[in-house]
Amino acid sequence: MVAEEGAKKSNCLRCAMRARSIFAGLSGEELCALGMDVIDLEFVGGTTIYREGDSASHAYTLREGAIKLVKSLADGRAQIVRLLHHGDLFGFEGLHREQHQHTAIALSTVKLCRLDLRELDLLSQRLPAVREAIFRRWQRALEEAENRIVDLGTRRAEARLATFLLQWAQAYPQRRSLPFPLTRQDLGEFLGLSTEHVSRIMADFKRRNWLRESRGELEILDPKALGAVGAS
Amino acid sequence: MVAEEGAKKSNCLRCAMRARSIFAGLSGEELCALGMDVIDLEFVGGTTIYREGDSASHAYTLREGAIKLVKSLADGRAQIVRLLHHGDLFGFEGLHREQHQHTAIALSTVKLCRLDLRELDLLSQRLPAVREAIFRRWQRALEEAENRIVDLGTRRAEARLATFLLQWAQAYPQRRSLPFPLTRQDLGEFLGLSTEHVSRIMADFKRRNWLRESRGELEILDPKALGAVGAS
DNA sequence: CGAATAATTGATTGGAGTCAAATGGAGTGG
DNA sequence: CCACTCCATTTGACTCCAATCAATTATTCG
Repeated sequence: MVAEEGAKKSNCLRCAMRARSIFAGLSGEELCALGMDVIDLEFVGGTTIYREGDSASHAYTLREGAIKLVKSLADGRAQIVRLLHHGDLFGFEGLHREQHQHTAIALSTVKLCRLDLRELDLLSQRLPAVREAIFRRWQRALEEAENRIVDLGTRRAEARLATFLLQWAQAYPQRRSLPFPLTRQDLGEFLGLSTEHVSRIMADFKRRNWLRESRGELEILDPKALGAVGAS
Repeated sequence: MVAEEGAKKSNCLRCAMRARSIFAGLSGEELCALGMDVIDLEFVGGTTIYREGDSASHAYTLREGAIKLVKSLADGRAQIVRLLHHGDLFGFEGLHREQHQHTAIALSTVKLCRLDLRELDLLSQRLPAVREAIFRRWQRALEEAENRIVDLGTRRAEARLATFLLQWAQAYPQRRSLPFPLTRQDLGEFLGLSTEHVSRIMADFKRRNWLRESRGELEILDPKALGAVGAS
């Protein structure tokens, strides 16, 4: 699978994502004055955007598609540390660390814009609002990580999977049928389960008519029931 | 158990912790000019310092002793989200959130200094170095949380416990016998295990002469062996 | 259509939870 | 100092959840 990479200079002024980005709140002038070269990129699903241990030179905003951040283990297994949707940032650990802490892999075709970390660092020193925006997202990430810890430490497989599916759905509001590019293995690596066990539970959910699935699309038919299982 | 609370105005200038605190790098003058009232506190083990959901008015630096940050579940169980040692900060989520996200409980007698969050917020806007220091610790916390996710998602009970003990020891370098105020239940709530299972494994480690334990003190006799088990 | 990959299903094992009881220790009060 | 209580720890027996091993059935893609 080849990385179909498209790259062009980005026009942040017209970016649909701007209001939700770390540059939200900046005036058009300020934005122009940034002098940052932000580059738009596009990758097909399966592309590795960077690897754990790579020296970190860029950070990214995910504009479209989904990405997994993975930590690989010595024995070949892997754990998905975070899943990203449109609007999420990643690669920002490079602000304080030399190397990326995860491997970032596109789950579907993704569009993202790439920021130079060194420029971003200087910029954020000049503009407290930008630093603040990054800080907030950091805090959000920490809270979500802590929720995952609670989840992994206390809940059973069924419940974890059920609440995960509902959370995934929240990332795509106002849609009956959701993009769902995750394999059973991905689900297992995210939830700390074997692929077989995930498969069993998913099959079970489908048999109960709580879900429908076809070619990378998922439909949640009975959120109530899933919620009830997730509450266990 | 009564909370023996001692409170006195703190002298940050002479604080032994200063070099490692968020005020590291500030000159003495700057520190004096802060105008923050920092208050020294002391609590006995078992004291709840704040509760999840409490409106967040203060942040803390732990100067001595150990603290657990806990999230409680609807069914009465609990998960320890983080364990803190001397030098660690906590309660800083209040910078961006109205309410504390965890319950903070002293595991042993603790000494801490308390900062007013509103003052700290203003201060950190004036002094980028302070904000930066907080930011860095945030990142560190996120990394540790992500490591816990990997741990909980991929490792078995024995391995989790073994590596945990070694990590605990790292918090008290140059000491043969470590303060160890954790109960079996605490360990279980941190590692996502039942107290019985923790007890079994600890007993097993002791039978193999890898550990010795008495009245809140722990001695690690065979770090190599523990490390080997932890690597599984 | 055929090959390769992903998903499902089955059978079995094994790890960890649960329930229950016994042991041990620390602190209290006589 | 001892008896007693309270609570944490240990241990045992059993159950159950989830991993593993193995085989079969979809799917996707060339």
